[in-house]
This record gives sequence, structure tokens and C-alpha cells, in this order.
Amino acid sequence: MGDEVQIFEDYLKKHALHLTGPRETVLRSIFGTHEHFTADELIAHLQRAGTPVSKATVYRTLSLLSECNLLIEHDFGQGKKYYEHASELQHHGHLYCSDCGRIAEFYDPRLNAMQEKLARQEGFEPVSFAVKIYGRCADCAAKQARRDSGAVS
Amino acid sequence: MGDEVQIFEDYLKKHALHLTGPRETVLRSIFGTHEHFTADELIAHLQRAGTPVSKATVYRTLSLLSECNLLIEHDFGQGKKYYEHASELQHHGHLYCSDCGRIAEFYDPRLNAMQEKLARQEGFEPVSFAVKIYGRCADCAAKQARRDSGAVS
DNA sequence: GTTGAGACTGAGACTGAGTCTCAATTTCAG
DNA sequence: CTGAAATTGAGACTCAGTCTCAGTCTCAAC
Ligand SMILES: [Zn+2]
Ligand SMILES: [Zn+2]
Ligand SMILES: [Zn+2]
Ligand SMILES: [Zn+2]
Repeated sequence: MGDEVQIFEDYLKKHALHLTGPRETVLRSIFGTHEHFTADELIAHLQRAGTPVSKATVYRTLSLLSECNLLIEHDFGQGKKYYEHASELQHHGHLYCSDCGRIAEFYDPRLNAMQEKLARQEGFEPVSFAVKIYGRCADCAAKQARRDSGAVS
Repeated sequence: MGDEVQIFEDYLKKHALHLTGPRETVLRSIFGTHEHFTADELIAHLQRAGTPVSKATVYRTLSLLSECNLLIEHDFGQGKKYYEHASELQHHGHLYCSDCGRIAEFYDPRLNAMQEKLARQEGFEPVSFAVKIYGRCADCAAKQARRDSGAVS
């Protein structure tokens, strides 16, 4: 998984920037574990790990990683951004449980082709796609069903 | 277009709420013109129109209108929400120009069917879909092309 | 027509994610 | 080494959106 380190370093060098300690700390933390995470979670995680990095630096590093396509940003309308590794399965869509915030994924190659075509039809030059489905995950649906049947109040 | 007034009034009555002056002002402003708008734009518009409504009330009314499905919220990752009339063509997707913020729309019934199916496959009970394509609109693409050819710096 | 419970309102305090500033520190090419 | 340029963290700041609360309005019941 040192792949990302190399890519990041190349990107930085190309822009006369340095791979410093804090940046590497952030990089390793991100590509060591997390799948879908928020800046806040990452900051807390670094704190707990005993390698704190300031909020400003974390945000700056997240921007850099997005710029060099190692990370992808997602917005589920919660007023904060989610990030995920860009490497994995490309262009998958997301399911977001409005009840518990759980995130699931799906993939269908036809979706991408359709989107590309639809964008061109409108004269747009597409750069990225985002398919999001909001609803209730299996657990929360079951919980809701139980609540509906019992406790008729 | 008094249709919306009726629906809103019914919804309010059902919840023991009242269709008050400020609420009606907001309602009429929204369904009189705007297509994709933000809370800020709406507040400014009401101000200019000489019928100011407080920020708090505007937000509260936007929530109510979303709850009764007269409005749909959209988030393009700009840290603020966009709203649009729910009545129009249902479930259309959006194209967002990352350069100028222009919003275009597209519609393909197959997209909805696919999403429904994919959600169920993951055990989700879908409530709403959001397909967003980010890229460059025709104008901005042309502008970019011009910039690239001329001014080689 | 009064009245009172409860809904409504606006002003402004507050929140929270994300950005910006700036002085002190670190990096690295020369 | 040295110094120009990049980097950092602390905390001030921004800005959309929410919350609070005292004063106001609504309406159904008298
Ligand atoms: Zn859930
Ligand atoms: Zn994902
Ligand atoms: Zn544009
Ligand atoms: Zn639309």
C-alpha cells in the first residue's frame, strides 16, 4: 500500500511541495484503514493515535489528496464532506440510510455509460458522477416495522 | 398555480398549524418564479420585493414545504442547499457546472428503474434518488478552449 | 366578543464545518 | 551552512443553518 505514498510524493514534487511529517501521518492514517470518513473523524482518530495533526493541516492535506485523485469527496447533504479512497472500484454509487447514516455501495457499469451520454446531450463535458440513493437500510427498516406493530400507543 | 397553496394549507391543517402571512409570502414567492434557488437568494428576493421575512421563518417554511413534498432539496457540495419545485418532471438528474455553477437537467426513466433495483439488492428501502454529474457546461468549455489556445504565456 | 392554549414571529445568539491569518518553524537547493 | 519558499498550529473568522425566547397572533371554546 505504499503506492499512494509514491503518487502523493510525485504530485507534491511536481508542485514544489514537500512530503512533510504531518502530511505523511495523515496519509498513512487514511490509507491504513478508513473507508468512508469525515475530516472530523480523521482528526479525532489521529488524536487518539497519539499523532495529532492540526485541523488546518488535515484539511489542507485532504485538499491535496483530492487534487491528485487519491481521494474522492462525497456530500450526502449533512453539511459535511465524506471522503473515500479513489483507488477502489471506480464510479460506484452510494446508498445512504437517512435514519442511521450507514453508507452502502453498488456498482453497475451501465449507469456510467448512461450518464456520460446524458451529459453530452446537454452540452456538458462530464468530469465526475455521483449517484446517491437515500432511504432506509435493512436494519432501520426492521426497527421501524417493529415500532409500527408494537406500541400502538 | 394556487394548487400549491391548497396542498400546503391541507398539510398545515393536518398538523394543527396555520397558513400565516409570512408563510404565504414565502410560498407565493417560491412558486411565482424561482426554479433552482438557495435560502439566501430567497431571503434577498423577499427583501427586495418589499416583503421581508426573517431568516428563521424562511428556513422553517422551507422545511415545511420539503416535508409536504412541494419542494425538493439538492446539495451540490457547495455547503448550501438548493431547492426546486417538486411538481415538475419527476426524478430528473442534475448537471452542475463546477466553473460557473450553472445547473442543467436531464431525464431518463431507465435510470430510476435501475436505481430502484440496485437499492433493493443491497437491502435498502429507497426513498429518493439523486443523480448528479459534475463537469463543465458548453460555455465554460468554450471559454476554457479559448484560454488554452491564446495566451500561451 | 373575550379568552387562553398553543402556534408563530423576528432578532439575534449560537453551532459546526471549513477557511484564513500569521508568527514561528522546517525544508532543501545552492 | 544559508536563505527563500514552503509548512505548521493556534485560533480568529466565515457562513449556512439552527435555536432561544419574549412578544404577537390565531382560533376554537365559551
Ligand atoms: Zn440505517
Ligand atoms: Zn464509496
Ligand atoms: Zn459553466
Ligand atoms: Zn432540477
